[in-house]
Amino acid sequence: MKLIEVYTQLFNGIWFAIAINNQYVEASSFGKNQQTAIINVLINIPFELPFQIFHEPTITAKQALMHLKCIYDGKDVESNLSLATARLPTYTKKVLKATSSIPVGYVTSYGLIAKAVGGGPRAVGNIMASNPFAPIVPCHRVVRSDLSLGGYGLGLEAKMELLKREKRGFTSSREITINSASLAVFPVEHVLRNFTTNFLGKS
DNA sequence: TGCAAACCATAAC
DNA sequence: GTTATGGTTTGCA
Repeated sequence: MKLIEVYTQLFNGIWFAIAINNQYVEASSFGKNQQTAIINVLINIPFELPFQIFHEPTITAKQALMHLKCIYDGKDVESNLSLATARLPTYTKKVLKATSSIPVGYVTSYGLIAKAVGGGPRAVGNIMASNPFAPIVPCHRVVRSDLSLGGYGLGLEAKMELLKREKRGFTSSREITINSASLAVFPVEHVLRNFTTNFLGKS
């Protein structure tokens, strides 16, 4: 059995980590320090699989890590990384796929995803909470139905930071299509406005 | 606003 | 099989 390779890299004060298994990304994460980035990746790789942590990323690993950084920066990059989703439950795959199709600059809610793919809001929330592929699968673009932030595994501050960088100036909501179902998405600005009125300018 | 109840796939026993 | 667990939502006072 092949070893899962774990790599880390520091970009602009943020540590990024990725676990690679035979070209497939098993898990990815980021954090303020190297240790938490590594831990967040390790908790998402299957318990029975052996892994090794490398100090110097290979060329391909470095490219993958750079890709993470681009996403973190809010750039609209298309992912050429293959995610190891094979062993995940069918429903989980459906939810992650739906989440992946939320465009940069928009957000949607747990409940609306549930309506689009079936199931309930809390089930969707649970899957977001255990998303192994942050920020590749943009679970930070999923918020509460009232457009308040909701939660985030890597900290609400990080969720906020990501969303701020994804502002595109969109003003109206739109619909995207997921397997013949439609999903409404809203400009990320709505969340940010909501956030400031809730926490700063309440009067 | 705030609280209670319904919601639903997973993981853990 | 059963239970516990939420990054939720909705209705009602």
